Amino acid sequence: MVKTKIKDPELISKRQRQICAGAMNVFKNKGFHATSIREIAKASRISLGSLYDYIEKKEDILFLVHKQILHDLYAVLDESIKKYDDPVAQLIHAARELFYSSMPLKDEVLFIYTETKSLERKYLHEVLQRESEFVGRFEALIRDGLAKGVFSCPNPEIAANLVAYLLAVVPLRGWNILPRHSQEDLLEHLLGLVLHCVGVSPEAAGEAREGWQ
Amino acid sequence: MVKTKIKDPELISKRQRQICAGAMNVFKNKGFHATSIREIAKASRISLGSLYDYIEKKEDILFLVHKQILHDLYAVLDESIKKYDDPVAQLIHAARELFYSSMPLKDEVLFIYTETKSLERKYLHEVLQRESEFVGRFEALIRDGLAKGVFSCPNPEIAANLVAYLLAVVPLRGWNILPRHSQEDLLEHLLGLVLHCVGVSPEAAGEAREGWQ
Amino acid sequence: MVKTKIKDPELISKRQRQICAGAMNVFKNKGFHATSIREIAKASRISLGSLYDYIEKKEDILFLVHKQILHDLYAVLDESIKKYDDPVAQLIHAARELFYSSMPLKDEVLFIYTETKSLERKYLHEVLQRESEFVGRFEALIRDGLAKGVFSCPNPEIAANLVAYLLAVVPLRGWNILPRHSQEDLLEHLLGLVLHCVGVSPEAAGEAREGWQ
Amino acid sequence: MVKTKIKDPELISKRQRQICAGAMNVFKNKGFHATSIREIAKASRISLGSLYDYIEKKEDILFLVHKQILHDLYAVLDESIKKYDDPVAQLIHAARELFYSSMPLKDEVLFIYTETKSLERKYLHEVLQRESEFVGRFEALIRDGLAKGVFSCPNPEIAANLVAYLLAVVPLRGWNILPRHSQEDLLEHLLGLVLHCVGVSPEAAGEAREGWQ
DNA sequence: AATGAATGAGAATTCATTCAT
DNA sequence: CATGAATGAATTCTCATTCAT
Repeated sequence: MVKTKIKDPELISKRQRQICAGAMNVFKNKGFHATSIREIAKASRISLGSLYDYIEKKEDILFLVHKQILHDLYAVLDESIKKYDDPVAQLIHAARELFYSSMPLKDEVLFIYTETKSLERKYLHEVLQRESEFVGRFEALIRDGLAKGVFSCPNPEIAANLVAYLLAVVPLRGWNILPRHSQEDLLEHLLGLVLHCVGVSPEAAGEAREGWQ
Repeated sequence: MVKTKIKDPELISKRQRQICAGAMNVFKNKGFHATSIREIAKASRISLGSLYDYIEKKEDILFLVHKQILHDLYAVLDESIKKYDDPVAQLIHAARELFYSSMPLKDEVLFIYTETKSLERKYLHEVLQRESEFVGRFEALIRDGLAKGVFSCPNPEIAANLVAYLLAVVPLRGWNILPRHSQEDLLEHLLGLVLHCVGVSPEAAGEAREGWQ
Repeated sequence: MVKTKIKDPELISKRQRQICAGAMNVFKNKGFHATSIREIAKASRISLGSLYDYIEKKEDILFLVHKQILHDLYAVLDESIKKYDDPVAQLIHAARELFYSSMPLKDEVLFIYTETKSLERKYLHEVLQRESEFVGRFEALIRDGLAKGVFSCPNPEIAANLVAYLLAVVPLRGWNILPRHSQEDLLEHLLGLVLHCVGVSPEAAGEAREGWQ
Repeated sequence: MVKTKIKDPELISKRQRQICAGAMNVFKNKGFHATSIREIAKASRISLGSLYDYIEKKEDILFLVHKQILHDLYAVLDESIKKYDDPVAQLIHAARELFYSSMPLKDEVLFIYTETKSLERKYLHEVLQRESEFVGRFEALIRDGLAKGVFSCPNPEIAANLVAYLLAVVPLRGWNILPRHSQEDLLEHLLGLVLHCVGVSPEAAGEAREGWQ
């Protein structure tokens, strides 16, 4: 997807990961626009010339970073879903995992939300596609719960979007909540909303929680 | 707050509004960093030199825009709260108004969420203060409902934050929901969550809705 | 010489003195180029618009300042010459007066030396003429001493130039001498050189000094 | 001392000399402030971008030029002192050499005198140090002569300052002397003053002169 | 494949000067 | 006569990108 001057595919992906890691470190502090290519090269421990052997334009780096962050989030989500069979347990568990993952990934998630519009059309499409697939994971989970009769909600797609959105509250609004409230209190509130979203009966929810708490 | 070279205060606020309006128009498409001062001047129909008579640095414009958008959102919120006495009705009505207002203000709200971190310390404090006061409006409303016994929730401040956050879903995630679902369906879902947030009994909610639907 | 938009000649010279005084104050710290017209206007307590009623271009101010400083130096010189009849006493006295005057006028004299080349041709000529007349005062004094047989030097014009130059040592090199040596020691050295310049016999010099010390 | 983006130290000093030479050419006519960076780049035959690879700020160029000029003056001075053993001969010879060197270096020396105050604190200190060391060379020479009994003056440091100052008369006041008098006449006068400064007996001076004239 | 020097377009900002009131 | 708002050309400096080695 990103055009390079190098042939060896292994080298390409190794160096691109290197660039990603370096770039993310500087993006956190200064954002995409305010960071110069020189700084990215230095942070990646790659020379300016070599950097341009592995990308074409500065924007390519933004895309690589985006891809990497979404990849990490997917990993968290898939990992936690596959640990349970029961949709209610899956949902609660996944929500909890994502919530706690979004603490260290706070900057990255915020980055996704804030710098997506800087991507050019070519990449924007693919990134939004991926983000939408992320929501798709939740939608599948919800549909599964509906089929099994443990969820009840009229519109699984809207519900999935809202669940995914709710779980991003820490990166986006954490600054106004977490200084004065515990993570646990916030998570409790969020889980309540998430379960309400998919229409779990309180009893079912209680059971599922007991099972693993 | 923003240092100018002009003495006439009326002229200052007139021109700063003019600059705000122009800047917002170009920021929508390109964001703050990617927009040059020249473009802002052109969009504001002010000469480059005059522009700098009304601000000190480019960042001042970001602050002015922030202030303006928050001002508009406050106006919507206060207006709609004032129309009712019953907290349930107030909440439902305010949520609905904000939801529909955030359609045309979509870009502005997204801007607030995405470009806040570009503000320098001096302004950041004031802007976050204002945003936090916005949440404060909801908190006051919720506490009123609690006092009157129509709401029931353990943590009004978290609830207020989540309510405010939920109502920003259109600017932040609308692109993934609205192409395939109606505004009404989304609003319905949101209202459900909002009411759940503050612990309104379904009957009370039903009554309040009937009263004005 | 400086073109104005105002008719009343008294007002012109009053305002131009005002501008001079203000300008000199800011020039001392920042020099001519680094000082903006706005700063000059503020320092002169004249509005930007009015300022341009009394001058045509920024450079005019430089010329006015030059003229003023030279005027002050002339005053010191003429004043001290006319107090004595004996050329030796005149020379010693004038040198001493100029030396001590150049302490408070240090910045102004340095300014003359450093910013003369910023004057445009039209003014440069007049300014150099005046500076040269300043030297002329000394030349006349020396020629008078030669005629009276108390001085003896082959080239009065060179001598006059050197005398005038020597007396500017404080503004130009004071920073390297005065921190470690007294004014009196420096003056003593200078007077020795000045008298040598014009070929005063030590005895004559001694007599003249005794007369007024 | 001057921060660069380039690693190769040889290239750095080569290019900085190139910049110096170019800058001095344009500074001569217009001075430091009135010369734009673009003009300097053009005169140095370096692209604007590259120029900024070898300096950080415009002021760095001023410092480089200062350093270069002082370096050249040192070379002249040291060279000529080294040629003789006798302090009287050294002094006369050095003065003569500096006098004639300051003809082609006229603009440069004037530049030193007039633009030193434009240097920022960081550089100012170093430059004044160097200028003061220049005077120090003369001071050492004078102290040597005192030790050997051929000079007689109460304050060698003041004398050294005055000697150095006298030898700068061409750049600073040459415009008023040289159009009407020969270099030789002026030099003769100056040498008389210089020797008087350090208290050489006329006979000793005569001898030393005869030796090499 | 890697390096780092070179480039010039474009960014923010300043400022002398003009002009309407 | 006085005021201060308006203008845009010019300034310093940055940065993505290319290219020779």
